[in-house]
Amino acid sequence: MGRKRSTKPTSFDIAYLAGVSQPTVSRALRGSKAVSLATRQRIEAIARELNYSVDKNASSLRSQRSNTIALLFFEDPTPDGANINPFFLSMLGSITRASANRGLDLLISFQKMEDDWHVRYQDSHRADGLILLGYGDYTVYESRLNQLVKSGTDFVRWGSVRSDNIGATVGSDNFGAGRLAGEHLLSKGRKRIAFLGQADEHYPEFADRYRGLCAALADAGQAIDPALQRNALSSEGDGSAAVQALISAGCQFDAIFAASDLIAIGAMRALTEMGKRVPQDVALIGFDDIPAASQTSPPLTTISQDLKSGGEQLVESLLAGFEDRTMPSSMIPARLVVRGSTSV
Amino acid sequence: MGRKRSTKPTSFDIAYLAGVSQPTVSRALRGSKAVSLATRQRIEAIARELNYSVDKNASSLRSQRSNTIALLFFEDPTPDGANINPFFLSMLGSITRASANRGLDLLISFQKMEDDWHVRYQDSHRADGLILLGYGDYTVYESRLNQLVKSGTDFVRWGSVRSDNIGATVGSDNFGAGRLAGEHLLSKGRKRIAFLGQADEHYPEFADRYRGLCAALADAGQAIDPALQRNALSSEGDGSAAVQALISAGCQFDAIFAASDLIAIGAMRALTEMGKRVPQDVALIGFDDIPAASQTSPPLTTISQDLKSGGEQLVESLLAGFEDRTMPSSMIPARLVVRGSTSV
DNA sequence: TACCGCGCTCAAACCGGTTTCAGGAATATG
DNA sequence: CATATTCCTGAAACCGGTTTGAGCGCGGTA
Repeated sequence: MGRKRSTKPTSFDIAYLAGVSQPTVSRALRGSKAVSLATRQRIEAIARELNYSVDKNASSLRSQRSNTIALLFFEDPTPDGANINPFFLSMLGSITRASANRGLDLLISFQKMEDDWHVRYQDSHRADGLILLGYGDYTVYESRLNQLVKSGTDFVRWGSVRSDNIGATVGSDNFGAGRLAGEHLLSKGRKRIAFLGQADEHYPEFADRYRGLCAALADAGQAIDPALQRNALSSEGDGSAAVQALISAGCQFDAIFAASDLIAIGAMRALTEMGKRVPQDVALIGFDDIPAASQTSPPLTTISQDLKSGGEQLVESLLAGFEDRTMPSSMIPARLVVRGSTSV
Repeated sequence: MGRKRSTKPTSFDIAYLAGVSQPTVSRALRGSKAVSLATRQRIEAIARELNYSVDKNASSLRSQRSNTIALLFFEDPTPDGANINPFFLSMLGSITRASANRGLDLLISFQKMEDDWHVRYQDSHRADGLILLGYGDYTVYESRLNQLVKSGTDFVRWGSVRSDNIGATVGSDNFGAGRLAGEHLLSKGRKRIAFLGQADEHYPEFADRYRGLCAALADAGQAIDPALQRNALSSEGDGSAAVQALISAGCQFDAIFAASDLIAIGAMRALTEMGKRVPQDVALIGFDDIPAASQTSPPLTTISQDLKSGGEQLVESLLAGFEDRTMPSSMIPARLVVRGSTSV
């Protein structure tokens, strides 16, 4: 019975059949213009006939390009779970498509902080470049990012776009989005707006959103009450805990801007449990527009990030790096999605 | 200025520094027992010093093993979107972890039916094996699956586990799960249970679920009314359309078993719009336990698939293939998650 | 006719590891 | 002490492409 290793045809086989040398086959199949049309077509026909396909390893080894990018997720230390932040997953879909359109393969991997990811992919020539994806605290990785730069590794990350970032960054206009959220709540007549999410610089995206909110308040001549900012990282548990803390501290508030939908959903649950009506007593707005956001009751008003362009920009930026152009950073506008949780 | 190609150290560099031959370095770093402990430790130290990492391409080329698996998604032709079926995404998370635990890299790719995916990965030695993931209709791919078998490609798919499947399959016990759903509804005193989902053999998983439901009804001596089975593929739109069709056809029913949560969510929306109360008038049960399922109101009773073991089994099966053992298929039990949509 | 340039092809070197095979040293066996 | 084993290491071949440098045939120019 056919042993499973039926030797696959090589470019030498094709060369023999076509009566040319092997390098000519290689050139022809890559569409090099150094091969005459007639020769190329003959070679292509034979290759198709034999079901030939180029050996990726040999090709990458010699050319030193793998046409592959590695997507590294940095997670919040989720318990055990098969549960990934749905926002990242949408991003994944968009990146997948963008790289497929560019003929790039995509390696994906979840990282723990301790890993030697900065070595694993580029140094070993698994991938030509890296996309880094994760909420927040890149300062932890700063030394490794610097190492990447030093070793000449192309990488982009998703996050808060700042001029002093190490390497290229693509991200939403979090500040603008925060302002958008603030203005929307103000337009609904809300005055005391709580913010649920880390506001310190370890979570730059959240901090940007908060600063945007503050800017909107300031523009409207409203006071900013620091007591209304409460930490929450990303889970629903964080969201409801923050709301409970606010209420039991006796804070007065008529609106909440949550830094993520998961936080918002947790907050909504806590509000309901504590007898507050949404949106009558407290208007609520989230961030990310995950699928679950339209399923809450009332449906959640939120900010939608343009992940499609996000993914495309990330890949574009890497491609620029591959071609030795400078890798662009870019900031992508976000959009307000109004639903029931802010308007009756 | 440091040109970005600062030549990376090779195993020859290490060999020179350690005063041994290059193959010895290669063996030492792979932990071959043919190298003495002392020599190995010396080599490892130098390698660490130089930040050396083996070139994946060279290694894969010679050894003919990439230690990489490719995960291929076959999507329902979703419109344009960055939106991926959340169920697949959970599966992705689980597969990612399982392969990382086994030291395997993971390539991912979304496929359209027309693509030559059956050639792209294995033939080119990008990956040692394939995981195929997608609802349903593998019959379309039958010829390609046969080609995979013929070419000796290792692959597993997620889906309906049947003895006559081409290649190994891992999947939930859909029949058992359907019966579970049926029994649960019957225990709540429901008699006329509608099924929303394709029940034909082009969607074997859905068909299994339906047959499970029918078995539960039969066991309880209940009649099966074929008019209560309505097609729905996977989107919310399908779900609400199916409910509208049922109602406008004048069908009487007091429960719905939807073949996926997305369908169930659509159904719930339609029911509410048409003035039916869930669960008082119609009990509703879904399938998959996607995150949104706990956010509906009332929260959705559903069947939870054990994706964690699912991912592990898929990877295990591939590994068996790599080692020339026969690749096991396996059927994984599913679990009923009772929430508000079936009990008051 | 002599010389140059251009288009196409080939032989040889190369990418950086892994695998095979052979041999020397050290230890075991008779 | 001679021979068989075992342990460790190195030289050379190898994986299957890509890249370099040279050569040949041919039309154009002087």
